[in-house]
Amino acid sequence: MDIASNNKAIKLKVRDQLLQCHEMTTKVQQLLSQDGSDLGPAKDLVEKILGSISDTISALDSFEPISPSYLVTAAEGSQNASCDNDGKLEDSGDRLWKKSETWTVESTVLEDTFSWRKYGQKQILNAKFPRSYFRCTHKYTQGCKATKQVQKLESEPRMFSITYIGNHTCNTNEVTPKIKPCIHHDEIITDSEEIQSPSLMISMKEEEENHHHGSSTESDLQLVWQEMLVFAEEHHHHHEAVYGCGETSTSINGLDSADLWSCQQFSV
DNA sequence: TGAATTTGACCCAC
DNA sequence: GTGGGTCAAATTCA
Repeated sequence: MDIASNNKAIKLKVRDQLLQCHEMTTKVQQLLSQDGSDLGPAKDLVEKILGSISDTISALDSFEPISPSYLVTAAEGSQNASCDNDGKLEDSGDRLWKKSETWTVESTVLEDTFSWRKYGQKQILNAKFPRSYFRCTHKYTQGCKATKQVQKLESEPRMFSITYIGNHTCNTNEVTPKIKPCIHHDEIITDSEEIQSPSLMISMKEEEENHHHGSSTESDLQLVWQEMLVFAEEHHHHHEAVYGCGETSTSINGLDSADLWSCQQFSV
C-alpha cells in the first residue's frame, strides 16, 4: 500500500473512531433521558457534541474524494452488493463513480453540511415508507454529482436510512450563498419532535476492508488526528463559511420533507 | 417572483 | 413486465 492509500485508510480509521464516540455519546444521552432530575444543560451539551461529531464526519468525508480504486468494495445492502470487479459495471465511468462512493448513514438527524434539492420521491416495493431523492443544489452550476436517498426505517420510524452517492465536487465558496443565521443541531432537534435521541450508525463495508488491509497503528492514528486538528485550526475561517454558516438550509428542507411523510401520508 | 417541492411520466436495467 | 432512479411541469412557499 502506498502512502496515499495508507493515509486514506488512517482517515477512515479516524472516522470510525468518531462513530464510536458518537455511539457512546448517544448512550450517555439515553442515560440522561432516563434520569428524572434536571439535567437539561447536560442534555443540550450532549446534543451539541453529537452534532459536532456528525459535522466532523461529514467534513471528513467531503474534504477529499476517495478514489474508486480505493473504495471499490464500497457497498450498502443488496443494492450495492455487486461492488466487486464486475466488468459490466465498470465500463461506465458514471456507474463506477456511483458504485465506488456510496455509503449509508442511519440517523434520526437528517441534516448535514451540504445543500440538497429534492428531485423525486418513490414508493419502494415492500417498503412501508417512500424513498426521497436529493441532488446537490450545485449540480447544474458546478456539476456536483453528489446525491442522496432518504428513507424511513421500518423497524425504527424515528430513524432514517440516508444513502449518500458520490462525494461533493462543488465549491460553495464560489457561489454567493444566501446569508442566513448559523443553524445548529440543537436548534434543528428542538424544532422537530421527531428528533429526540440522535443515533448515528454508518455501515461501510469498505471501512472493514481497509481495517483489515490497512497498516495503520494507534500512533499513526494519533498523528493523523493531531494533523486534522491543526488543519482544522488553520482553515477554521474558511470552513466556517462552508460548513458552518455559509450554506443554505439544506437538510432543514430534507427534515421538513421527511416530516411531511409522517404528517401527510402516514400519520405516525 | 424566484426558488424549492411535489408528483406523474419516462427511461433503463434486470 | 417490473421496479428503481430521474426528469420536468405544476404547485407551493418565502
